[in-house]
Amino acid sequence: MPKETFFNLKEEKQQHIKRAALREIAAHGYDNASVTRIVKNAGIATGSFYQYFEDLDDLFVFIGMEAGRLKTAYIQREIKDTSHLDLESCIRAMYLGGLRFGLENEEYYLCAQHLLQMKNPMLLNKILASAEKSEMAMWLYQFVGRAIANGELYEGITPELFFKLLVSINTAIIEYLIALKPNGAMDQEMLETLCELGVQVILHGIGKPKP
Amino acid sequence: MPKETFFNLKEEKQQHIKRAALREIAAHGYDNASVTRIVKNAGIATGSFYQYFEDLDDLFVFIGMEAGRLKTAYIQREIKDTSHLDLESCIRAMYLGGLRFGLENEEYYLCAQHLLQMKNPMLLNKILASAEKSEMAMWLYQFVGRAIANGELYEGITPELFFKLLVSINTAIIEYLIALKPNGAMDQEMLETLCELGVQVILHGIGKPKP
Amino acid sequence: MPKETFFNLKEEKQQHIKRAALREIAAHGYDNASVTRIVKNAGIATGSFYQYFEDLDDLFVFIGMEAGRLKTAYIQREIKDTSHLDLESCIRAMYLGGLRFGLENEEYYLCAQHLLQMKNPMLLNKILASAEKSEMAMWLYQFVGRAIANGELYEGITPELFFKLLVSINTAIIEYLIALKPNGAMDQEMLETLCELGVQVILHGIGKPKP
Amino acid sequence: MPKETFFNLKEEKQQHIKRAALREIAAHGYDNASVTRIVKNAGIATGSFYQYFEDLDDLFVFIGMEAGRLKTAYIQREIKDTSHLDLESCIRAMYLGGLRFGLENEEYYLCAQHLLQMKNPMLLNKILASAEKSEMAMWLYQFVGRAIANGELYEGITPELFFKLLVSINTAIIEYLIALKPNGAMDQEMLETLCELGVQVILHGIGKPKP
DNA sequence: GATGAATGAGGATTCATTCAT
DNA sequence: TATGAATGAATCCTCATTCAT
Repeated sequence: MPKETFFNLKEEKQQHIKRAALREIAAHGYDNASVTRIVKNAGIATGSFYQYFEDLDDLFVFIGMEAGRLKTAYIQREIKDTSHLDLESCIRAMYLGGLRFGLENEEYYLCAQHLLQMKNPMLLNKILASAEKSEMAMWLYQFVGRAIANGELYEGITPELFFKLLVSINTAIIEYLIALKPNGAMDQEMLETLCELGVQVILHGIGKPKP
Repeated sequence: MPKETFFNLKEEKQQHIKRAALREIAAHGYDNASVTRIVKNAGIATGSFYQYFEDLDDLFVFIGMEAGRLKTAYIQREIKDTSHLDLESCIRAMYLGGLRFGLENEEYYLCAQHLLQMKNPMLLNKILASAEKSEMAMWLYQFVGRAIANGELYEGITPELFFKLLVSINTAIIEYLIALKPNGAMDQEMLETLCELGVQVILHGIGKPKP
Repeated sequence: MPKETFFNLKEEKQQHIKRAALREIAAHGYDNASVTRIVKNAGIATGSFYQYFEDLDDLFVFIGMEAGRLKTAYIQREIKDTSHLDLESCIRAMYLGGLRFGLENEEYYLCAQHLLQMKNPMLLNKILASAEKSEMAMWLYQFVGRAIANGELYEGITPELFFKLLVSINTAIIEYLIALKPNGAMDQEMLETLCELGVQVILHGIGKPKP
Repeated sequence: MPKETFFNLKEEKQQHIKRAALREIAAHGYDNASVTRIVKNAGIATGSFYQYFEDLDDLFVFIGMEAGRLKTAYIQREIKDTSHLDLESCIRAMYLGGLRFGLENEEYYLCAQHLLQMKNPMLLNKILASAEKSEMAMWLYQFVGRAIANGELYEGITPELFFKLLVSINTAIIEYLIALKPNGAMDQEMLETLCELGVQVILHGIGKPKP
């Protein structure tokens, strides 16, 4: 986690640095992000970087946390309490939130993607250990666990597999969209259509058809 | 593509170099593969590498091609001519082939995965431009195109989206499996079960239920 | 020498800073002492350091002076006026004082050692130029000069060589002791035994045996 | 130890690099030696340094070995087999050899001194582990052990203490000499006189006077 | 007086690529 | 054809010092 010195900076400067880091990771991935480029783009001295952050990994953890926090917030904007909702509504909420997050925060989204593909297990654990990230995971595991207990999913679908499928289908759809309209805004209608598509894919594939 | 000099080498030496490259890419990804390590593991001189290949990218394209060729071969072992088969059988064949390929050639499989996650668009295009790769894509686009024309898929499912979904679901399931049994062999029964799972997920999600 | 601002500080704070500097030099030597670590351990701001001291060298000179002053005090506790004592008694007093100083002030002692081994001649001169240090040297040169004049030493032994031999033998014995009992306290008896050893080595080696 | 690549270089170039390293360590000590300065003075590229040596420590070990080998050679030029010689002759041989080495190889000598004062225990062990160094130590321990067994030394003098005293007295005398004649050559007569001085100091201090 | 953010040159080390042999 | 030494820009990170608050 960043040092005190970072949080003592003016909000504006913090954002500046965060954006530079974000762009760097989005563009080059965690393994290839360069301190030199970050400081150059942020317009700060190399030494300053290391007065704000312990090292590159420290920055990564921070960005990861922010990404997790943001995405969770987007999802919880759609739905807070899962206890009274059926599986389909929960999934739809996750998709809608996830899509919105991905479309409105392309750079954060890309960072999250890099995270999901990270091969360095030491760093991965560092980043995933951040609280907010786990919070979302916990939220998800909760309602999926209930669905499994209720027999709403096929045999063989575990929470882990569900999570992996969800993430990958989500990724596929978002990347498809971004490729489709690289700069274009997406209207509410299209967003919802695609959300339904995601729900459709994930749900009708793994949910037992009601008799 | 490798220079003539490479193909003039004894088959055995070619294989040796190819395997070293493969292991390197599998372990470190395209972005972090190191010529130094490759030549060391292949037991050749640094200079020789540049007499066989234009540069690192050249090797990557070559490896990508090989991966594509191999995977296609695995799939075509299951099914050659798609023209007389229904959608489900085609997809099942692809899954079975893909899974077999992934399980029997972990290193090639990992290279293919790195490819699918590559962020460097220049390099990505170089690799994907290789002919064999496209061959498989062509094969796939063919039968999906027919399925769409026949109205067997939901509206909105394009061949591109289908391909993306297929790949990502496939990836999710294979990674889930590998995590589950890191070193363990997979028996035929389990393989088929998981193949059915893949078909189930992809098909019953996107295929219109027949009335 | 420290600026006025340093001496205006409360005695307690001065001591705090001095101790932090001492520990740092003892642990890392003059060449590798770090302002950053010193201010951190002293609990003061970086900027404050430069309000107290001109620069790092300034602190070094100050510490060197303190070490010299302290060691001289220890020696003079054993003996003040050399004019009426024979050579052996003078040397014994120096040894006893030196050993006591080394054992009771390990950190100061280590600083002094670093000084004796310093390779940077510019800094060395700065530190040695400090008055107190010279005071002890003067005290020593006085009685050695007399011993030489009295023909109590072998031909060829100059005050400079005497000083060098004394310091190095002293160092050798103290380091031997510290290695022997890293944390253990040394009792009075052992101290005196070792003092005699030092006197023995230096004296019976260089003092002409009386006829 | 240096890589093969280093030993494959022309003898002349090896010497060039060795001398640059030597000068660097002599001037700045092990802790502050700089790869950048070394390669600049040696006239080689930074990358080349790392093709010759694993890292800086690797170079240090190498230099340490060379210094040990050289010094041992100088000493053994005076005397090879200690078994038939008395203590005084052994010590005189060591002094004469040590002095010659120190005077004829000032830079190697300074490196050896830095070694004796090194504070970093990890690196120290690395360097001392080199065979030649231990060879000399073994040689020395052998005849000192015999002298102790024969009761030729005062009670309380252990081989370790003897070694420390020898080294420090030697150092004191050599440094005194070098300071005296910074660039001047030393004639055979003076050399022998000073050798006698060293023997005198070490021997008549710690050797029991014959009754 | 006190603070601590800002600086940037300098530290060691890596690595793809070239080129003389 | 094969070699492997040479290169130097790029990597991350440290640190004494300054200066605005």
